[in-house]
Formats: sequence, structure tokens, C-alpha cells
Amino acid sequence: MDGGEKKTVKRRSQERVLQRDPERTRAAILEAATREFAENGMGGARVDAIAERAGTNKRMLYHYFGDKEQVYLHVLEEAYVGIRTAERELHIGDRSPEEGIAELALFTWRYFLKHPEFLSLLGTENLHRARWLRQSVRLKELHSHLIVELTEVLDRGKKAGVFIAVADPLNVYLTIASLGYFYISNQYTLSTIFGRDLQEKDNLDAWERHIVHVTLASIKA
Amino acid sequence: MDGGEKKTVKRRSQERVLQRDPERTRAAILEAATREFAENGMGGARVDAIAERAGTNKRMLYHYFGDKEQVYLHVLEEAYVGIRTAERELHIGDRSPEEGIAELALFTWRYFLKHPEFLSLLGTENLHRARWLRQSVRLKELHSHLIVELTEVLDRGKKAGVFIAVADPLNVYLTIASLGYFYISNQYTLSTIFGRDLQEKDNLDAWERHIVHVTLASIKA
DNA sequence: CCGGCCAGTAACCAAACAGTTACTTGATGA
DNA sequence: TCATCAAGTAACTGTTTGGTTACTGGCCGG
Repeated sequence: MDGGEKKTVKRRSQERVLQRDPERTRAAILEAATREFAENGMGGARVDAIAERAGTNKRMLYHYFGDKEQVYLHVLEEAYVGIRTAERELHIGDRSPEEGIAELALFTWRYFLKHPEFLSLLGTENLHRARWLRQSVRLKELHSHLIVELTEVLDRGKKAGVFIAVADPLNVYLTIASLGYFYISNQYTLSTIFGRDLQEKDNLDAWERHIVHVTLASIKA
Repeated sequence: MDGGEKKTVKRRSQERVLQRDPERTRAAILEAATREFAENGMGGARVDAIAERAGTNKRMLYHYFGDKEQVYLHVLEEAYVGIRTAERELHIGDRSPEEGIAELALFTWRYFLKHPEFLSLLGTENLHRARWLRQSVRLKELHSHLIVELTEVLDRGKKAGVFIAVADPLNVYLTIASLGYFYISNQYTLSTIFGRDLQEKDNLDAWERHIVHVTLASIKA
């Protein structure tokens, strides 16, 4: 539009400090992309915005990840690895069955509350019917640990007579996850239509207690 | 790309039958937009796609609604009106308190199951922090009816000694909605990572029973 | 019976977008 | 000490996209 010379590129002398640190640049892109995808979804996220947020430019993003979809896939994988890794350090089997379940419920709720971007990414992925998650080879074995440990805790509770016999591990986890996910991810529409700020501390505390109460009430003998 | 003449527009004689039916065209756009927004979110939805799905063209869409955001707002409003209208016909106060709560839980679950596009729209709206919902004047008074009626049922249950005294109407509704919403809207990632098809009839039926069971268990005296 | 109005069409436009190209710079090891 | 190669930059490109313009044609009140 303004300049005519196409070949002779004039360059201003270095404005940004050169990083020359591949690990750092890659990590910065991934973190910036996490925020961008979480805030805008797959369709709304902008490659330029990710590059700018990461303090680099598009060329590097394509250099490290190939294309937009691959960046998204890496972001999604990292997010799942994050929660499942933290979960592993819980050792819900170390205490009584009731305490174990309560601990898992509390952990899940607090993790969701601390990482709303994870919930947002799940929302985006489900909007697209798990299109990228299904392609991921990395995430196939990640989740079995949770179910195995939960099954063990429930079985101990059944033998001790404190839990009902029909308690299904997956259903118990889905109950915990449902109550946390919906409250946080849908807080904006809910606060609007019911005229109550769900982010207020009192309401958050009440819901935390509610999740533990509901989860235990649903499996107690 | 092919034709050169800019001013002299040549027109093929009428290919599509002229509808000349404003009501129908408007409704067709709204229905097509509902599907497009539900499937792709705000950022992913395409105005051209909506027009094509509606069997019309962009000009009409802009004629009736102004711009993309207004179309989306109308879609969202229609969706909320849909569920709240159906809800009103329930009359959960007509039976015993326990039956009333069970009825509301069943209705909500089945409505969600039948209208996944509503859940998707909620997800999109929450991704954008209720940006459009908050602007809507039409949807302010729509939801109070639900809370009023639920409060009445819970109070009756408390007086009869079947419900606990601390049961909060909003929390009861959030419990019901959480369990339905999460299971359906996150079914794709959940089915993938846990290797169980959540759309299978047996699983759906089990979850329906589970929702009623959990809701009642959490408020029973 | 005709002039203006409104539903409808298709071609068009500028901006935004994902992805590419052509080039520069700094570190390293032979 | 200099050739090589990876890290980095900015300008460019073809396409898509939301939104507009210029036009057509059926219908209805005067």
C-alpha cells in the first residue's frame, strides 16, 4: 500500500531483546495459546494474538507446532496431564473410604476453581465432539489410574458397610465433576438469570460443602 | 475472476421459487442460526452458512436482524424462552414434595437430552461471560417463576418433615442442572477418556435414575 | 392500472485471517 | 575465524468473512 520496494527489506535495528531460547519460546507460546483458546474457543482464537501474547511472532509458532490445530492439541494435552498429575498425588486410599471420597471431591472442586481455563478447554473440545482428543495418542492411558483407585476405595467402603453395593465408580466421579464443572463454567449465565453472584466467597464455600454432602449422601448405605 | 462487466449485471431467470413470506424466512433464519451457533459457537459460526441453511441469503439476514450478534441474541432468547415455557407447564406443586422434585429433575434431564443445542448455546454464552445475555431486556423476569415454585415445594416438604431445613432452592436446582448438563455436554471427552459410550441407552437410563436419586438423597431429612 | 414499497438476489468490498517467504542474527564447533 | 545452522523478524499472499450495494420483481392502495 505505501512502500514500493519489495526485495530490499529495510530493517530497524533490534527493538526487542533476542531471546534465542527455544525452550522458553516454546513454553511461552503454549501458555499464551492456553489463555487465547480458553478465552475465545477454537474458532475465536487468533494465531496473531497468541504470538503477540507470547512475546514472539507467528513464524515461531508455525516453526514449533506446525499449525493452529497442533498448538491447540498440545494445549489440550498439557491441560489433561496437569489435572491427572495433581490427582495422582492425592492417594485417596490412605484414609477411610468416606474421607477418601470427600478428599477427591474437594480436590476436584478446588482444582476446577483454580483452573477455569481447563474447564473452558473441555467446553471447546466437546463443542467439536472431541475431534482432537480422539486423535491424541498421548492421552489414552492417562485416566485409568483415577478409576482404579476410586474403585478400590468404593470396594473398601462396601465391605465396611458404609457405602451402598451399587455405587459405580464412574458415576461417582461424574457426580463430583458435574457439580464442580457446571457451577464454575456456567457461573456467568447463572449469576445473570438468578441475580446472585456465584463467585462470592460465601456462595463458593456453601457449594463446596454441598458437593461433598451430595456425593457422600448418594453412596452412603 | 471470470466476468469482466461490473455494472451490467446479467441475471439468470428465477431459479429458486420466490417465497415472499417474511414470517417464514425470518423463522428459517432463526432455526438455521440456532443449529449453526450450537455446532460452531460464536467465533466459528458463519453468516453465509446460516443463510444457506435457511435457504435464503445474507441480505435477508441483515435485513431482519441487523448483524451477526443480533441473530445470536435472538437465538439465545428463543432457547431460554423454550425451556422456561415448557417448565411452566409442569406444575410441580400438584403432587407430594418428593414427587414434585423428582418430576422437575426428570423434566430437566429429558429436556437437556432432547435439546443439546440449548446446552451448547449456554456453553458459548458462558465462554463470553454472558456478554449478550446481560444485554437482553427480554430475559430478566423469565426465570423467577421456577425459583418461586421450587421454594414453595421445598417449604411444604420441610413442614412435612421429609426435607432438611437448610435445603436452598437455588442449590437444589443447580444440583439437578449440573448433573444433566455435564453428562450431556461433556459426553464426547468423557466417552473418549473413560472408554464408555455415554449415549448408550443403558447408561442414559442409569444416569436418569441417578439424578433423581442424588437430588432427593441430598435434601431428605 | 400504475407507482411506490418491500421481499428477495447476487455481485461486490475491505478487513481479518492462517499460513509462507525472504531475510537477519547469534552461537558453536571444526 | 569463519562456515553452518537454528532462532528470530517482518513483510507478504491467497482466501475467507462480515457486511454493503445495486438491482429485480411481485403486490397492493389510490
